[in-house]
Amino acid sequence: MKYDFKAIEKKWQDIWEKTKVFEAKDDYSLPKYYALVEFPYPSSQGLHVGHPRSYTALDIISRKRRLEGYNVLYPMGWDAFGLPTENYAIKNRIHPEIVTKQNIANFKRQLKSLGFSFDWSREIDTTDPEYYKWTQWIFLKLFEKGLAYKKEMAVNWCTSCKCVLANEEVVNGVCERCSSEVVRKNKSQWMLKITEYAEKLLNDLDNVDYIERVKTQQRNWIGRSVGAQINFKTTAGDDLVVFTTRPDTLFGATYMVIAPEHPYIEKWSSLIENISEIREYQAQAARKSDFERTEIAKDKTGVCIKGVSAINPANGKEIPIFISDYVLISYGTGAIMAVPGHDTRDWEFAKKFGLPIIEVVSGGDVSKEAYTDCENGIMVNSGFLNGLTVEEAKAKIIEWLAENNIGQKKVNYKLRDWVFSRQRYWGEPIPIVICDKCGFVPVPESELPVKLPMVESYEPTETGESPLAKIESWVNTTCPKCGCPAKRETDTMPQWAGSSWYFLRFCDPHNKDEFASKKALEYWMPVDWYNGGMEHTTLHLLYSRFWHKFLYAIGLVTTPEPYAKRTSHGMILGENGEKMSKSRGNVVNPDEVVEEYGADTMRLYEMFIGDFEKAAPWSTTSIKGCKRFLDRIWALQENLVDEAGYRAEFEGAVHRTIKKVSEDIEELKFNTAIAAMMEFVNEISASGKITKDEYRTLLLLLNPFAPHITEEIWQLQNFGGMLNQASWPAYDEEKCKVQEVEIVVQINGKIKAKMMVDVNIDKDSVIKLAKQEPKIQAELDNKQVVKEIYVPGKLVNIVVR
RNA sequence: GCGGGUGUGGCGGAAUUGGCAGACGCGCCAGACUUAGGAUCUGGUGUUUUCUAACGUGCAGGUUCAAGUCCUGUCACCCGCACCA
Repeated sequence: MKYDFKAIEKKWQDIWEKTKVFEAKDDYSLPKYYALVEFPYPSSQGLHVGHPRSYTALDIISRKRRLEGYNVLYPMGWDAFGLPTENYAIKNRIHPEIVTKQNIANFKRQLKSLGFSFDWSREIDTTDPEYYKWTQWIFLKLFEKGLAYKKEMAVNWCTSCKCVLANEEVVNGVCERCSSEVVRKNKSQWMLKITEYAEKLLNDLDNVDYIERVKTQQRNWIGRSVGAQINFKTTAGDDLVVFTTRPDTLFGATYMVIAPEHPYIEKWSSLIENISEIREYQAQAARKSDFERTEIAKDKTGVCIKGVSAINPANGKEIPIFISDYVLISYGTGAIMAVPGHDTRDWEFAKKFGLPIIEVVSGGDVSKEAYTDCENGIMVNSGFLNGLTVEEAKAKIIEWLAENNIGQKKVNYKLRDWVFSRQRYWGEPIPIVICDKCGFVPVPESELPVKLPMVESYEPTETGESPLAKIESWVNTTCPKCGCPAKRETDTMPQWAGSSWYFLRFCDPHNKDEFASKKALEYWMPVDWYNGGMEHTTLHLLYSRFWHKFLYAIGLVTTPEPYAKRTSHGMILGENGEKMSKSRGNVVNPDEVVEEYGADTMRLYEMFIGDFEKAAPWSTTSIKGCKRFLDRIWALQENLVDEAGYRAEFEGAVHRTIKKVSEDIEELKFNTAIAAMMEFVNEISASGKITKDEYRTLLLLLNPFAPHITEEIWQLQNFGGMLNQASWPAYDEEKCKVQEVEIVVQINGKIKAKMMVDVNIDKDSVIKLAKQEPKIQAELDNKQVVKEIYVPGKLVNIVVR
């Protein structure tokens, strides 16, 4: 009989669906396992071969856990709000809701064709009002606790999407999505105070099992630095506050710099003698896009503010104040004390503007370059700090600042608040009413969801207003508080909103009264294993941790962290080693692969392709090896003998294979797990037959990787019930051990002979045996033995002179 | 510039605490079965070679009986951040 993968795969997919074997049970007495993959954005291009890499990996974990007796939740859904759908809708004149429905149907068909064991009864869709009702509800909780606020500020504006972007969405000064220019624009925006959770988001990384590079990237993004905040008196009367990580160098501060956007410029405008020159510089800086600003970062520019100066509190000296765009309004206080002797940027600026450079830590040569790596230096030219180490000076100056009420110790973060408004149609409406009398008024809970109005035209506007603003019947409403005429907020939420809590909804997806019941959350959370892309480390992963921590703080979820374990898969590249893309013409369509080789081969190949965490190029020839392997698995049926148990000569191999596959799966080493099964099959095949129990074990081990073919053979050979209801095979550590091993005999580290010995042989006997080898005898002739080494089960090394 | 990572056959990639480098697969070579082979099976396949060995994990040193693995230096590539005070 031929291996007809098409018929087999269809057959089992239907059976699994009908029998609902992969639906998570609501029996909370069972041991649970929550496996999660990032739910996809259903684009019009359909599934990418990269998607199944992640989904197959956790499908393997999920299927293995079920065989191990766990109640497994492995859900799937759609992160369906977002720009590409909207842009596609505009271009093709189809409503985004219809586009989304079509795309979801296509994705679902493709996912089903790969035989993933998702619990489809818990499918969710972020664009479903029953879902986004709760996204809006959580937003209102954030608003209620003061963590959502609206603020006029300079934001990243994508010139092509005509929309505001979060800092996390700007990559190298261009839009993450469309690679168009991003400029700064002043707009009133909804913001979420993620910075309030900076410390928790950072510290709690110590309590979760994430791969190290994810932790490192999040730590860097949060960017904690410890220093001091210092007040400088100015001749204008106001104190200029700065943040510095080097308060020890205060005596070396010879000038100050404020960001072009600093509010004091307006405040001091009547005092500033060269205000027109300053304004010209401000205008120039504002005109630059982020891209330009980083491109020309090398050359320092700036203007000295004439008419106002500051006083260095350490030595009472009057120092000038400059404005320059190398100081960012968004970090620290938007102002710095410049210490050109010990900071590279300040040094360059001082050189260009002829400002004094004072050495305050000895050891370098500040006339040539800034001396920054000076932890081991000694303080000089620093009054009461002279003679101290940098470390001591930091402590002492902070003490002194506090005593004199000039400043104090301060921790600063690079992380900034999350820009939460988007001026686009296809997103969750922000459930706020703007009333002239009452200000921002939350839409009452009973009126949620605030549904997106169905409209004809949803193109973005040139003015930067949301398309919703044009729909008067929707915008005009009454204030829930005072009943006066009022307007709805017309901005929508960013794509990341719906995905910030979806893992909670999976626990209880049909709940009409709550986003999820406490009981369900207590049972299922946290997610035991979450796999997803590295590209989401500072976006989705950080945002969702923030939302979850907020919900924890207000007592609505029961764990401080949403994900116990996080891993990340490498990309699947095109055959030429480049990233797959339409324009490069190297895209592999999963439908075609399934058509030609079947889902089982595709799954197996994606796991065999290489190190799971690293990128790997697709190969249209290599995949054939996986198909051949499955053909051989199928053909083994012809060698099946009516014999129970493992044959004595294969018992060790069976146990070792179970051990290897079981362990490798847990460590994401799918490629070597498959290699171990291939080796096993090679060995068994050579014997010309296979016993029932050998076959059963092999099918169980292979099932998570290739679920269809294994179920089919299981049924054809009457191994009893459905394979997915059986138990994961056990191994006996004792039986994994080999009795006889080949060991290597070396002379001075060079291999001279090999011999078979009993695994438990002692050192003296093995060395005696080794010396009997003719080759070794010859080598030892006329030589003096200096040292004899025996590594059990590996080698003997005889050192001679 | 800072942070993280990677360099192993023709290719994808394997190698517990240092212990036979190249598992497994692709490709290639030879043979078998065949009208046929882009099917299947069997064997071979790091390089050089005087057929005995020598060399071999980006490069140069070092530690060690023994180094892909540890140490020092160095080069290349990839990813993330980037004037973060």
